[in-house]
Amino acid sequence: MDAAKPPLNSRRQAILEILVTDYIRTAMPVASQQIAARGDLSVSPATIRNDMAELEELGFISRPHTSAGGVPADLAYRFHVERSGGTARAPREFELLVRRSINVEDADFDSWARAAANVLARTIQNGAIATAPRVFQTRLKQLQLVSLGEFHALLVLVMQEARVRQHLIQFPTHVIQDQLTALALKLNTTMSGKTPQEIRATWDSQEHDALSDLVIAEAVQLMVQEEQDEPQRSYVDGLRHILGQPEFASGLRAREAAEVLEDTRVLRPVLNEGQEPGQVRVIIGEEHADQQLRPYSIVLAQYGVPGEATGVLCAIGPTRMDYSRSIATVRYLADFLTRLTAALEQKEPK
Amino acid sequence: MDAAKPPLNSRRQAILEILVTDYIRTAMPVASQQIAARGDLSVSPATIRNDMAELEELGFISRPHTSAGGVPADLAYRFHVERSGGTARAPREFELLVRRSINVEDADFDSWARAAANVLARTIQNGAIATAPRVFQTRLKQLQLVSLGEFHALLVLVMQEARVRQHLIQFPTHVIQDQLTALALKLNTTMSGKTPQEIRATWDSQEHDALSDLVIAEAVQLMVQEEQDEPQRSYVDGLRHILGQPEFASGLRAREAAEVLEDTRVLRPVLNEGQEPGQVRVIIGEEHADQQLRPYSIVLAQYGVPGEATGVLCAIGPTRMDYSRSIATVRYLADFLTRLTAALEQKEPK
DNA sequence: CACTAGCACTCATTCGACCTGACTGCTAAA
DNA sequence: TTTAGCAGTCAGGTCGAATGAGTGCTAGTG
Repeated sequence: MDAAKPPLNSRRQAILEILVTDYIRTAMPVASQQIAARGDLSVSPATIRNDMAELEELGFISRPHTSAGGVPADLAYRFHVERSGGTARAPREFELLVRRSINVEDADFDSWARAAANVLARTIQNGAIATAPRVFQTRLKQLQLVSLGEFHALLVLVMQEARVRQHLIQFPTHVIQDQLTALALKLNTTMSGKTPQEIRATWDSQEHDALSDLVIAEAVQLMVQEEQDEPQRSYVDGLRHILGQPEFASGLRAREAAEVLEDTRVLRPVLNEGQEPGQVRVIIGEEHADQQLRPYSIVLAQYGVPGEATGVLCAIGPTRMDYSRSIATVRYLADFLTRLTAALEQKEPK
Repeated sequence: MDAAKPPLNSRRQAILEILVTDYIRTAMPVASQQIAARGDLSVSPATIRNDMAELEELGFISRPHTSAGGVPADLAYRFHVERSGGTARAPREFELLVRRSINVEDADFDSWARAAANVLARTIQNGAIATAPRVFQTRLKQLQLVSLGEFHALLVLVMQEARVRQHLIQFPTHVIQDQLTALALKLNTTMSGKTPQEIRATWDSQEHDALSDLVIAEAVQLMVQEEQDEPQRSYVDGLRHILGQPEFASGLRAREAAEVLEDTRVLRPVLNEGQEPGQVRVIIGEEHADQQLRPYSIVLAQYGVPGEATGVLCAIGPTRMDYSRSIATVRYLADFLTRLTAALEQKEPK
């Protein structure tokens, strides 16, 4: 991957960098004159042409046709990202926007993720995906039983990290709230702080009755489901920005883009791929394993507490995207969400 | 609106109907010969041409250019909807799909709405929006306080219709779970079944203490928020299908479509407009008040219990959409959701 | 040897001319 | 009222020329 540095003298590097940033800005092939006109390098266009020929040889740039300017190849974007992608910081105003949009007090991963996707998409003017963090091992904090009519109750589970889940339970017999309240109280004292496995074990070693059997079974199932949560809840936003990019002028492309973002199956494998916590990963165009993702680049970061509960934050756009900005934004937002998640990780003190 | 019947003899009606359905299928202007070739009417193309000239005169059809076939105008779609739009029924297999996709036991409006949008979009191959039902007056069923560290607790509110909301509370002093459990128990006995207004009133007429003040204030605020819920949670799906339609071959259009579906502000007014419960409403192209919606048609229905909790189900696509199918699907799904909602409307028996 | 000036060449793009074919509008006859 | 037939219209496709942006190459310079 990052083997021997390709033989690029510093001027060629500068040319490549200018070419990439210019192309990111204009979406048009960059001509040698344009580069020369910037004045950063005091050489003539002819010299730049020679260097560009070399860059083409090395696979950094390509040309739409023989007499056109240079267009960055994926390799050029990779170069750009390695060289200057990680340097930028999210602007102050973005930090304020985040603070205003995501509230700790909601204590709800889903609304955080939804808000995060929205803020991210608006900021980078591209697509954004945020998944609610998956938990690897959850513990019951408290359960609650609310009577709904004679034969139904709502089971509300509060798990570690303030995860709240609910489920409807049907009873074969008439059950009143007082019974349910008593049962909940009893179960809370014995089961609080336990994993689903521990709950089952504890339960097996006690005498049962039909009612609590039902509740325990349901609770355990909900908790297990929470741990697996295979069809992970993800929030997508910003498709409109992607479609506004000139590379999607054709309708066919637009449809494909919508498919990639709307059909969770396409992105799931990428999002689920393990990765360094705290690191921002960038996958550029052809580097994608999935054919369907090749026209896009992705900037993603894990957030949350590794090994306990982690979600993913992801920016997606055409390969011609503003990597510096995206990386800075994703990094800040992932950090922010990590802090929120950690705040909920607090254990019972006693 | 539906004033005097325009002077359409039955053959012209038949021609118009054929023209509309053909156009819906093919997205191509319909020629007089095509209509004649179907054999349903035993007249020559020339006769049909004469009738089509008349239909054009009356504003039912238009032509892309002088020597092109007929394209339905909005008026033609309106005619089509009035004449045969309401007759179809959702196919059996769709009903099964719905039953498989939406589970009563989840007891969660949000996941129902999400699933409903998904199923609807897949079935009609167009866009779909479902809003979680808004409640007009909610009552507390039960609240729960879960300690999170020394100075924080999670307030979990269960309201009527099994609505569950949570919020993080910060205490100025150290508070332990036992205190919280006792407090919740006390508040549940006095406040259960009450509206936020009633809770506030009851509370004002009792002696306070700092801890329960905090909790009550938070609870009341959450409930009021639930009733207002201005930024209503809506779930959107199926943009990919809309973009697959030939009318969105141009990239510009695609971007606009994404904007309409992603930016909730555009559709909100339409969705919030009051409407007959149980009725399916169809808004076609230029009938939209909002300029931005004019290229689209919308099929929408309210679901839920009128005056208590209602949400909206909505199909959206280009004016050239399959109205019969959409109407049947929306109607069935709205009915289904209404039944689910009603199931949760059950009051405490005692 | 590195760089530059200048020129010839390439090729996407635009435009207009032209042709074709689909479909209509009209007219006259049944 | 319906039909047959014919002339007319117009979108769309193809072709070729003109345009101009931008290159590759070569010869010349410091």
